[in-house]
Amino acid sequence: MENDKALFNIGIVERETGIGKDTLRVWEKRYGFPSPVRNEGEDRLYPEQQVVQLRLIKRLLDSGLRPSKVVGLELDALNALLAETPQTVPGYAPELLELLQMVKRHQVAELRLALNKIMFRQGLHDFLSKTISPMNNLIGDAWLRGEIRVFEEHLYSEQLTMVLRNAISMIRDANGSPRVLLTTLPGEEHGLGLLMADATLSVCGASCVLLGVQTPINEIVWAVKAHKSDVVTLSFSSVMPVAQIKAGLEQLRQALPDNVLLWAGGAGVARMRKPEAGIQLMGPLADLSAAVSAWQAH
Amino acid sequence: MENDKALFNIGIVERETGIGKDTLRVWEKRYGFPSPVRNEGEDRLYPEQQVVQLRLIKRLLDSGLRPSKVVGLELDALNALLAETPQTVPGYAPELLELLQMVKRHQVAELRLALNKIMFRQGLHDFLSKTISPMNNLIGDAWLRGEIRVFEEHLYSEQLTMVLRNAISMIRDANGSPRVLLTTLPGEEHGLGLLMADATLSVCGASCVLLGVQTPINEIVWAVKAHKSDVVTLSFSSVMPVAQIKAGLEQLRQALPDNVLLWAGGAGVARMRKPEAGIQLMGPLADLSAAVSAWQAH
DNA sequence: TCATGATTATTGTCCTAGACAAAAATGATT
DNA sequence: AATCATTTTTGTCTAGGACAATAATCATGA
Repeated sequence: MENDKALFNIGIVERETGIGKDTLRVWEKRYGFPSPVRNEGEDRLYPEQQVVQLRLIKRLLDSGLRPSKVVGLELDALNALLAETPQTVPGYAPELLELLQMVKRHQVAELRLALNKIMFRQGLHDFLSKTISPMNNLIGDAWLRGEIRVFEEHLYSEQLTMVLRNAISMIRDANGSPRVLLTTLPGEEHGLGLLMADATLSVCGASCVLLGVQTPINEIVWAVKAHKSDVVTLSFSSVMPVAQIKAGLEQLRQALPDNVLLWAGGAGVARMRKPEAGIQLMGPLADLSAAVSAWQAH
Repeated sequence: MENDKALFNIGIVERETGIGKDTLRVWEKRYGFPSPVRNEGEDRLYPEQQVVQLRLIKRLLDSGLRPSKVVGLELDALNALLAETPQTVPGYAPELLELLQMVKRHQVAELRLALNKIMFRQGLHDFLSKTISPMNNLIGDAWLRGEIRVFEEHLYSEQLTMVLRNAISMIRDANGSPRVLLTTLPGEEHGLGLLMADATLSVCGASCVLLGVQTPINEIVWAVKAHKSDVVTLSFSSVMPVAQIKAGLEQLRQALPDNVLLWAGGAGVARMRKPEAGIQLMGPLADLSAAVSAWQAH
């Protein structure tokens, strides 16, 4: 009665954690974890608890640890490791914590108002790099630790989307330069990073065309041709496997004309080591501004 | 020399086409297609041509055809089938055809301007039911017939999203009634329907909270509790399997308190036969307005 | 001491071949 | 024409193995 939570089959767990089916099975054989129960047909059924652990493990792997060190560990050990992960900055500004409080209290209208106020106070550029970027980390951490629920994260994303879309629609410039096409590759369904990039680029004077998420590679090529884009900007969230990012970038680079630049940003590319040829990896959002300046100065 | 285009491994083909690895392998065994070449390590390598065919096949399957009828077919046959797929009424208003032309010519700014103009001329309510609804059908048909490309559909969606988000942000009313929560179930990643519903409801005086897409069922329940929502509105696009819709609705209905209404709309529910108990199926957008009026009159 | 190259270990992804349950199509019956 | 039972179709899961790319370790020379 106490532990009859939800059970998930392997397909759902793959979607939920971003860890492939094959990998889940081979971990089970090699490390003895995860250890799903089985139904009548011998299909694996993963308890919710283990899915939580898998999410934490994914996060740790993304931050550079090796599977052999973390795959077997219990929740406590995982959290301990996570705490000493360099990425997690403990010193969140009080203002950000206030925003988090609003999310936790489901104060939708207040949250949007607060975001808008900060945006107008700091200016769009600083708003994105000094408030929203760390705020996204804070929200991500809070979710990882189970402090906020999925729907609360959705709520935050929606309000931020509203704020950014409004701002973007005011500063759109069809005649700016460079002409930038923004989208994500198939498999990457998070669009917030794109909005942040769009806002950053637009405020620098670029002319942005947003294509939404999950555009197949050959479609991107067509769109570039249609819009005579100078640059393609892709966003990758932390849930995208590095290998997929690499493969996608390489493929797109080959398919695009040489004179079209390729900029890749987001938490997903932050953990890529060496940059591919012909592809510029953007770490913080400031890199985007710098890249635009460089372009505008020819 | 002519046909040594790109070769894709199975993982990439899965991403590009949305067809799972297992499915690709079992199709090969059952229907003899696709027929990838192999590298030294016996890994499958799919020629670009076959990936194109697979994309067409995916379209046809989504529109209701069965794999045994289409998986083996050549390009010509696929295109022929695509041409005779159920076409909705050809009698589109000239104005809509003009909008389609803008999409085809990639006139992004003009398209948004045109949409905004029509919205202000017709009013939000008529704009959605008399222009956007049929326009979405027109776009969907054009895509199915290969008259427009994926990126052009994305482009249209983005402009419409911008227009609707702007409108919604102006008419949000935190104190309206009923209090409505809008989202989609896991598996449904199309958010345009939600925006249309949000706009329709908001203009009728409802107080809407948009949760984004793919909210797990138990999260919806939590969100309802947090917001003291009177109604949950779900949107289902045509790509969602009816069975999945039914199962999801039933599950959510059971999980929600009895006094919370459940409204379901979108192209996906249009082909559902009988309505489930405790769930109101919304056909055209006008149904939503009517439902709000009914609610407001107690 | 640090960098560079070679060697071993780790790890994700792909393979074959088969099984099964859910969904769809078909046939039978009211 | 609608409902129910049966058969076919179809996607997804299983096991167990193989391999190549990446990372870690060790050895070498500057």
